[in-house]
Amino acid sequence: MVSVKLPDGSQRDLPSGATASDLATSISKALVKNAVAAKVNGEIVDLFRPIPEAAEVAILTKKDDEALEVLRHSAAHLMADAILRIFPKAQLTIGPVVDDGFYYDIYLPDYRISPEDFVKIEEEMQRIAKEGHAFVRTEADDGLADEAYHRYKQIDGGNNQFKQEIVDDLLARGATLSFYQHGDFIDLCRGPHVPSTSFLKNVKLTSVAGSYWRADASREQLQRVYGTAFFSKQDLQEHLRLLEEAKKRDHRLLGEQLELFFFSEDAPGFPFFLPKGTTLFTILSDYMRGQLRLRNYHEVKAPLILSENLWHTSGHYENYLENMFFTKMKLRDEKLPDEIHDNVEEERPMAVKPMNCPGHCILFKSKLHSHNEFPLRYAEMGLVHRRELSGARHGLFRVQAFTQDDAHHFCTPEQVEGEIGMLIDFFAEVYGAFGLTDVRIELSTRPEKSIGSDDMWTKAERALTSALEAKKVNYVLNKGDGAFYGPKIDFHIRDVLKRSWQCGTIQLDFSMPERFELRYVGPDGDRHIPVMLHRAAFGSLERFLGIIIEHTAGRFPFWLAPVQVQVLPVSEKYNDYASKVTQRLVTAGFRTEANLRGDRIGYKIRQGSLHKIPYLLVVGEKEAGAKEVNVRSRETGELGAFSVPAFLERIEAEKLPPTLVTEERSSSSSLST
RNA sequence: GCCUACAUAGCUCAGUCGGUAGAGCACUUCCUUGGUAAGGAAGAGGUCACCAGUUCGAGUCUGGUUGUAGGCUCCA
Repeated sequence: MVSVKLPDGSQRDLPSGATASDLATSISKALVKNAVAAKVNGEIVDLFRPIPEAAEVAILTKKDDEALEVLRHSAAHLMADAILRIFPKAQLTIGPVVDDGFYYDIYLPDYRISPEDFVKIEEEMQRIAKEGHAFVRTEADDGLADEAYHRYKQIDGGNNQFKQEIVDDLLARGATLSFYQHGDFIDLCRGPHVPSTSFLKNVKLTSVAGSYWRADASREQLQRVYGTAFFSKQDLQEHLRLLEEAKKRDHRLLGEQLELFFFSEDAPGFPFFLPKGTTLFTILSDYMRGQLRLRNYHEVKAPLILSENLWHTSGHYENYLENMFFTKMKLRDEKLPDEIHDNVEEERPMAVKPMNCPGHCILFKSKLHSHNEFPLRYAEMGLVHRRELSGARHGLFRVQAFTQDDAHHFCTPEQVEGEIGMLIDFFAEVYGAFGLTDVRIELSTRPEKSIGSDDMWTKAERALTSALEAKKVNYVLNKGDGAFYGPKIDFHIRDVLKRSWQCGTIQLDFSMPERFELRYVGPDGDRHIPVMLHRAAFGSLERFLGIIIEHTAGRFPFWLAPVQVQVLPVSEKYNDYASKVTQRLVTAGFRTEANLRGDRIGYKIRQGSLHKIPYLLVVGEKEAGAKEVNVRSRETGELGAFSVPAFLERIEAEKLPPTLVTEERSSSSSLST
């Protein structure tokens, strides 16, 4: 007999050798139908594996996220099977599950798989799925001599060096080889899998891209075929719909349509901001400046270009060299004026700043500070330049010049925890103002490439941890992912494309104050080294703008919209009245423009709608006579006639970001759930 | 940086077999003076990304460069 404990706490006895499938049968028919895999003592296994004595068992059904991963892993096997049938020369490498699906890396040097091949592969997959083969697990108990291993070796030609490498690694580690077979296909795999290929009817191949064996550019080039799978057709269709929606929301596309920004071949990775994009940018920085004023920050401005020497002091030269822009001169030859000498080193070589901290250190050093001034918070909308690999650039998300809402806190070691607590609330309010609620906090510790003593790192990591614990926020630990000068807390925001972007960051730094020999006078009258805290909420204003564009699909909330109101005269006869109304709204502080062109009203409304302007005001004979405006809202359509003061009152209520309107927001932080 | 693909009017794209370039939108002008998502007409707009090569002839074929996209890597 095996006695199992179920998730609800109840016990159940089963004959020895019983499987999770037997368990499901003993519970209910519905469970049998929906069972996908089982979780035995926290480990996910196949339904048909025997349950050990006294185990805690949970049956995973189609509703569990973990079951979805099992399904997708099985789908990867199915796809590999189909690809081998169509391309017998293909060699399989690895096929893991990723965030929204799975991929399989295929070695097929003589043919390039393209999306046109997807239909064929999908049809083959459908066929295998319909055949309903069971997934059968075999273990090779006697290693390479095992029969299962030989069957497996033959599956893609018998000469698969990639699989051989994996097998060798596994055997070297003393692991047991396990294989999963469905129909004639067999693959090396830890499992688990769904019971049968009949679960795999809702699959879709999504893309194909290049990759390398073991992610090593000097190794073989592989073809990575991506796909996704769901239990139900509806889920698959919803996922595909979201992908389409995400494409439509692409900030690069919307940036062009809404006339916000663009890129030019002459400045790769450096955005050009059009007037409307600049307005948005200014609103972001004004909003942040308001927040900084409330929290006793002092705004400063440090130079863009500083001596190379300074970057040696800060440690950036050693650790960040590849990402920095350096200045070089061009000089005319003294004797031959047509001859120009390139890349002439200056006597004091200069570098463009990739970070603001050294500048702030120099600002700090401009006078002697007392502990009574602490915590001293220097803020800067700092424009930094960083070289990026050409293939890494991506719209506003990855640029080579960007503006950080940067700040540095100088404080005593005792003040660190309080500062971090303040920042956690601060950042929660900022993200909340933009309706960004999917925020993940990560604590990153000492990386391999780092400066500073062991003692310093231990102290710094402890300070961050205790601040997080004190605030009672959930966080993920990221070992070895800190900045080279100190550990950090990162704030990751998930966008509609389900990509996670690091926005906010809080970095503790005991090292830079030492390198720059920063000092303050303590209560004892002696000089001490301050603690320095680097922090940014948006991170990069450019990237944050990109996130906001995708998050809102370009339908910016009223307080952010570059044009808040557009006044549309029905015909040119009412242009004067439209101009007067516009002027009145502009004077009241609203971003308002009039469309005085000779187009018909329907056309003007279409134009205003396409630009996603929150309010369109139609004015004609009626309105001019009654001193009214006819309001059309982007969200709710036609609202009818308003007197100008009544409309002003309405928009006055929408003028501020949500956090500043509802007081209770700041106390109930969305991060502490 | 690596792999693959792409680059034609301001934008989105067509351009067959190698024979000096086309549409829609946008723009300009004119007509229309209008009531909640496209009124009509005319006009202007091109070093076919750039540099070489093949050819009598290149948007089209070949090579290189740059940029862009997707992915890898990097960064964080």
